Amino acid sequence: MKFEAVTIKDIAKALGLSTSTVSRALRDSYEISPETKKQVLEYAQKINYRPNPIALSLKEKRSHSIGIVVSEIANNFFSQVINGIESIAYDRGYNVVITQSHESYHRELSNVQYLASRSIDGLLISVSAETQDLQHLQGLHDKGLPIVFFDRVVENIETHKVTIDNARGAFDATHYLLQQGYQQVAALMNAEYLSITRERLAGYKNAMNKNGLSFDPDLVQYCRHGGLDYEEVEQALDQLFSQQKRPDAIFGGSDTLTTNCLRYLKAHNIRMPEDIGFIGFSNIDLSELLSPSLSVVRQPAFEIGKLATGLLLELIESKRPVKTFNTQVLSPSLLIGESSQRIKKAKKL
Amino acid sequence: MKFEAVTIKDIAKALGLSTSTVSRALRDSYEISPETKKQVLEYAQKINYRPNPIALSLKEKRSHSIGIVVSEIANNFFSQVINGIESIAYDRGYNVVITQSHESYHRELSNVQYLASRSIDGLLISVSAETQDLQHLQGLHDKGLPIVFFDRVVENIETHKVTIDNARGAFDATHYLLQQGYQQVAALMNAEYLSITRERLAGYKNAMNKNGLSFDPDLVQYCRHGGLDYEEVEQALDQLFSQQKRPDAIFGGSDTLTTNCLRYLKAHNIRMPEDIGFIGFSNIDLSELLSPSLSVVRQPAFEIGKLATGLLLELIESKRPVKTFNTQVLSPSLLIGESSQRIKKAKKL
DNA sequence: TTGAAAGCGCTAACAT
DNA sequence: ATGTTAGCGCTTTCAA
Repeated sequence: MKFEAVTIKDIAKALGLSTSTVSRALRDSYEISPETKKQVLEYAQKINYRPNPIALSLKEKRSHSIGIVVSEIANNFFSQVINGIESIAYDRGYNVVITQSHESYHRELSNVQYLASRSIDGLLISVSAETQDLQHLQGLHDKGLPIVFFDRVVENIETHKVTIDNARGAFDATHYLLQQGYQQVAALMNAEYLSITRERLAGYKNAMNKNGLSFDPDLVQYCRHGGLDYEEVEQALDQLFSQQKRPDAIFGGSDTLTTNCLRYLKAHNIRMPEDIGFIGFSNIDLSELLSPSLSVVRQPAFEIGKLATGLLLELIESKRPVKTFNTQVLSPSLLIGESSQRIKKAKKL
Repeated sequence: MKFEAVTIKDIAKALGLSTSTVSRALRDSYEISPETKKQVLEYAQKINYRPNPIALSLKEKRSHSIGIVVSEIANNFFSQVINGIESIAYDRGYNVVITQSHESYHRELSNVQYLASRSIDGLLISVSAETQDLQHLQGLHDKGLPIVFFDRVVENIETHKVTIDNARGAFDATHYLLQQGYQQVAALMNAEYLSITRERLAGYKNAMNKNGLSFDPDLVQYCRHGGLDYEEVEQALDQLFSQQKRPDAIFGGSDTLTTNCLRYLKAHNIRMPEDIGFIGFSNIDLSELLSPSLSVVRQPAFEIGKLATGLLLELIESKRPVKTFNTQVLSPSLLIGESSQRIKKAKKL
């Protein structure tokens, strides 16, 4: 960028003042006389002066911007979270820098380092499906960078966290399918060690138990890469459908998994709800427009973003180091469509 | 951000060298002896030194990052474009800063100013639906900031641009509907003065003419806010459906418009393709999963992002001022689903 | 081959 | 009430 911005120096020179006087005048310091202030302010206005945030960041080691790391912005859940984040951040005078990990640990690492080196004041992150090593976050956290986890949280870093009751969302979905009379409810899940996977799986198991069924590991498939690539989901589902105990219903463990699962069912001409019942986590806004309309576990994504940002700004703006952290748990909702409505088959003669 | 990063100074102190020597050693300057270099490099490695990009930006007035402004990341088209952008940018050593205008001129302005002040090396932008005044972009362009427009381009700023053949996309869609026997094809469009609106409208008109129909302004509705809010689309469609010449088909002029239009049709129980034929611009990846499956004009979004980024980096890295600019025009594809298949009504007896 | 010093834009402690 | 100076981390001219 070659273009020269107007600086304090220009103003100082033009007005025959020192840069510090100008600086103080601009920040309305009590030490500056009203006349000087007026003069400076007017001239600054006239030549459209804007402080250089880079210089400010360098000096103050803060930037009034917060960093976001999500796996995919194309994912409705995350784009809604981001809208929630922006809705708070802008009002409070913060800019927002969005990055995507694409479920890659290395990309996450690189993004986090980039953000940190750019003097973001705080970080909002939902870790990637590949992330197990937390050094990069632990290190920053230890050094005092405010971090709030949302959605996919991690256990070992003590800070504010915002999630939903994942176990309940999964329980409700699975329970509903079982109550409908489906017998073999498979679970299509994200990477095994993610918080959301563990919690959702717990809900799934719990529903099985409550319905008198024992947990069957063969009915669970994990997508280590979050099912971002269709092929991964395809493989998982091929596996599920190729075994003896063919599932008659599926619980989709995330937005991406749900979408790719639908694509699979369509491609293989497996009809919902006749051939298979389905309920999945999803924040797509078209679920009622699908055929059949989709039963989904919906997360209050916008709220999650708002809440997480509120907590982050609290950390950022706190005068003294924050010692007590809390984990906010919001509620998902189960929205029933046609995909989970078991159709009683006519009895064979 | 309180945490202290390792600086060149630390290295210098530890090794009993001057900061300038360290700096030179790190950038492998010919002036530095091999031993010193080795020593510095090893120590830097050991303490995990990372140059502070903020300091670099301040000094060099460039940041190795590029700014993006789109209306909505939740829009599939844009998120795909962004993925295309990232695919090139990262490989070439650039970071990417994503911002959303939410179709608001003021938000766009604020984002552009933020990005510019953050020393982005170049800007990729699809202007908001509200944007008519181009001062903010013209000014930066005049000062030498490399800008590449994509999707919604502007006429009066001379630089590289990447679009698709919007007129053809709209023509193909409209023509197809007319050929199917639909008579009253309405057009649901974005803000009137956007490049994409003008071009798509031209294609629409052209198709009308080619099919022996004259253009009827009553069949066109504009959404000044891009149809981002459902209410805006609702109003537009209420208007279309309330008039005498009730449309029997709709051409949806953008992703957002298409999605919200579908929602409207569902809400009003208007069935495709029986009650109304539909083809719209859309990059949603679920179009085949809808009921009925959707006929869409699909844009090569990822390609657009790649191409635009390539051009931008060309501008950024060019030694001398670039004088000749080109406008790349990619091709949309018409993908036919069920929503546009006119069902011949049984003849009345 | 290395070091000292200036400067990028800004703020703030320390004069005056 | 205003100015001088130093410093944030880094590069780079100039000097040694």
